[in-house]
Amino acid sequence: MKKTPLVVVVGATASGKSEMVLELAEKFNGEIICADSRTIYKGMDIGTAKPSSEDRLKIKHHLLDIVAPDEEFNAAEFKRLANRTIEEIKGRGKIPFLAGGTGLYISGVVYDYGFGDKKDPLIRTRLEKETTEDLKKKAKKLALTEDDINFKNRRHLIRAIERGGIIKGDDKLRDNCLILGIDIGQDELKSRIRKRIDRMIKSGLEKEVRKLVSMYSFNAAGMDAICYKEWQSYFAGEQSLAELKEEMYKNTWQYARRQKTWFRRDKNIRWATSSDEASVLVYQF
RNA sequence: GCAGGGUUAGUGAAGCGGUCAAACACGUCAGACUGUAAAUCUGAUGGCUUAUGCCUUCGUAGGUUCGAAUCCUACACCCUGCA
Repeated sequence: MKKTPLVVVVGATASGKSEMVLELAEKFNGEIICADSRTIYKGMDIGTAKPSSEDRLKIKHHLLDIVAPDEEFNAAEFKRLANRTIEEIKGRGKIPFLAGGTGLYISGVVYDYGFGDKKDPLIRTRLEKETTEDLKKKAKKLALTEDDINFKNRRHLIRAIERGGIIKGDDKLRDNCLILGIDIGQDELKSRIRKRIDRMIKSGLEKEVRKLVSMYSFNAAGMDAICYKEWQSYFAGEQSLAELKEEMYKNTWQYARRQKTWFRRDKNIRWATSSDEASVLVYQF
């Protein structure tokens, strides 16, 4: 008797992940776990291109709408919840599909990242008050070198110190796991992003953002999301609608590129250009 | 038509005789990432596969100078004051 596999689907925003997993989950009797750092927020629907309620009726989607935009959430928490959900789905005799664009969230569960379980929040707040120079000295004492960590990235520096060193996973893929990557051409991706932005605006993005701002303000944790944060200067009258759209496009393209470089280095990803190709890979698996 | 301001690399914008292939910002390309990750950060960015090297750039054409993006002349286009 074979163990139930875990099928992972990754890809840049707007590459067609959601449609693809939906198709696969229907075909293979599965449920979907969304690995996305923004669709976890309640009320942030249009701008995050969250799966529609129709789609959610067809196939069960997990880890959507689990926190309010002003609540804290992180990769470690995601890993915990995702692992639990995977077991639940398996318990129901179904295949879990983990899909999303947040590389860290995916890697966290697939490569079993050790997220520094012993972290003491007091240490962190203390570290955050120190100057970068002091942090560097501390890092040197811990024998952290430039190669270990980017000293100019304060955030990474602090984390490395609080952990007492660099924890590198051995990059061993979890058992019985298939990672599918969607690869569409650059031009195709760019035009899909543009179309999606137009669609979002037509669907009432502005209204959604206004509502969220009135409830939480732009400073809320989730509100630094692309397609949300850009509205601030538009609302202030500093930008035209065309400029706003351009800004949204630019930011999502830059994000897509960052996603691509994250996924590019993962040699376990099996790249597919269509869902038929993906289906074949799943069958073989 | 007369007077004044402007024209700089993909874009915006500094520079106003040498140390200028030309600050800076944005974009673009590449990279990093193990508890904020749609975040945060790094590098490259005129060409020459490597350069403390060479070549071609600062509206166009000439000129002055040992030396010009920087000064002079003419021309083109753009904005402004008087007509």
